[in-house]
Amino acid sequence: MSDPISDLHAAIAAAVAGLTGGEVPELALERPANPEHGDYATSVAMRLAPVLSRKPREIAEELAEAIRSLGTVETVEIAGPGFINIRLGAQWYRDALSDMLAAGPDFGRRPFTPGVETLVEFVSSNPTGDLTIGSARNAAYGDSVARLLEFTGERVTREYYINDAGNQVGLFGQSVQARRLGNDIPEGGYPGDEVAVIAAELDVPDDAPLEEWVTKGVALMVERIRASLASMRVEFDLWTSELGLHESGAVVAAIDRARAQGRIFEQDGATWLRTTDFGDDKDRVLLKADGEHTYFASDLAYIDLKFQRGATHAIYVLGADHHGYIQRLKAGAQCLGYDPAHVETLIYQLITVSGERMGKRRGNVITLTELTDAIGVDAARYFLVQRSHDQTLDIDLDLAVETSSKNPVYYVQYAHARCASILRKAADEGLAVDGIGSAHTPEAAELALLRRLAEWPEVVASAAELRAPHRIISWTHELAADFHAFHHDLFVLHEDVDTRAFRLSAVRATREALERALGLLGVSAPDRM
RNA sequence: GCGCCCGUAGCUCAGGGGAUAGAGCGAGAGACUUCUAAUCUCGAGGCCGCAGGUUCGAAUCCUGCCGGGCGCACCA
Repeated sequence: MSDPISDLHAAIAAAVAGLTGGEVPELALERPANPEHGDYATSVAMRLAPVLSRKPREIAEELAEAIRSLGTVETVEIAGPGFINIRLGAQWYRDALSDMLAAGPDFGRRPFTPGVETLVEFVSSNPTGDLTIGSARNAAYGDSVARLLEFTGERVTREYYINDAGNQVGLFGQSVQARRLGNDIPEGGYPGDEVAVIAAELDVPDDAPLEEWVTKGVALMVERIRASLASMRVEFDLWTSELGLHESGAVVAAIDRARAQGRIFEQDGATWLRTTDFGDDKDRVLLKADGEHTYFASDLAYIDLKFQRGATHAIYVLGADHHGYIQRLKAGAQCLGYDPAHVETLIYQLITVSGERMGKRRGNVITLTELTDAIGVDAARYFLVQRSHDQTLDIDLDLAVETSSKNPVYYVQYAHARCASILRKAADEGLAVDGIGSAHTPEAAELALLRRLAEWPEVVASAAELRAPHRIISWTHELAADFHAFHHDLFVLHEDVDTRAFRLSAVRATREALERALGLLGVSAPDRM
């Protein structure tokens, strides 16, 4: 697939190779902040100076000569200590526009890499209550990362791990039963309203054994969770049960596998995994002295299962309160004989709502469903990934429901609706034309818009690589701003056919770009607002 | 004490070695006879936590310190 920036990049790289005899350092081809420094600039001459033992400006002069001969560039200038500033010509913009429209929804997409099977496990909240806003961040972030990886060439499976074994689900079952029978909720149990709802809906006789309350109660809770995630456009391919890992013998098998690797020892009546062999702070218990397994034992079996099923890369999306698990999970994988580089943990920081921290003990829990009911799915998904996952996130509920340019999600969606509106009007009034208007000389606002659009392949690639969907948000907002300015300055349905063709093409490319970008965030791109 | 994340404009945050550090919100001044003013334009606002180091060049990389958050179970 043709990509205008890559083509420019390749041409400069070839020129550099000619100078060094083959070696090409990082070009650092970028958009300068100052427009006087051209459309694109590279600092490669300064990087080359120590390698070639020559003056940077001298190297820059020679490279500039080679770049000038490309034809699609208008001017090439040397500035400062040895920057090469490139200004692109009208033909380059026309070529770029043609390339984008030809690629359509696939502009910037990379074909699947054979042999790569990425497993993204996320949310995986205990099925003992509705998902909280923290899980909402997990869901929005994890799903956007999954979409990014798919777009950039990885085959991705989304998986939810159901913690349906152990004390907590037992307490949950007891809580459901207590709600139905009108008894007190047990110590440490679950008092939430959703428990009462489940108690009422559950097809279980009052005198059923506890076992049944647990099993059926959890099943119904999982269904509630699945539905709430689906409502915000997060769908999982696999739902894996922790209980199932025990019943299928996977836990025992994983321990045997670790034993065969020589990583198991017995001490104080318990069975341990020697994770300190691989950098963990302390060794971890798998089977307690009382014969019960630990949670980590199922984790180990689950890692084993993921790789046995054929995953080549296992990604975990965890809240900051679980960051202590990183080393343990990697060491666990290593104890089973797997490469720890194939285990990746993505940690997102905590979330506040309109400046307030949420917490069960604080008594101000906001659920995922309450959030989407309050601000809508589009705003929720947009705001939940607006900031870097490394950053604590505050969602301003008042701003999120504002229907004005103050609200970034409306601002971006409105840009899309405007594009659609213009294209609709062109079609309705018979003003649509073929081609991209080759005789039209683009003006400043058009050039700015096209430069932005051409950045996309680079933006999406780095967002995927850094697991940083917030970079898609930033770029999308900038694109919307460039489009609104373009729309304000220039009339699209111009009487001159070439001008109209060019501008309509730019609008079409913008509309597609917004739809593509918002799609990776799980945000809709409305045609009318 | 140890580990992870953060510290950039009044507020919320972008900036993964480059030129004069950006955006949104807030506060200020303007712009609609044409495709949605749900928009645009302009100015104000900064010891990039502090101190060293690496580099031709550091908000960015390294070290130390200060401040804030989150973790350090034979719990789940």
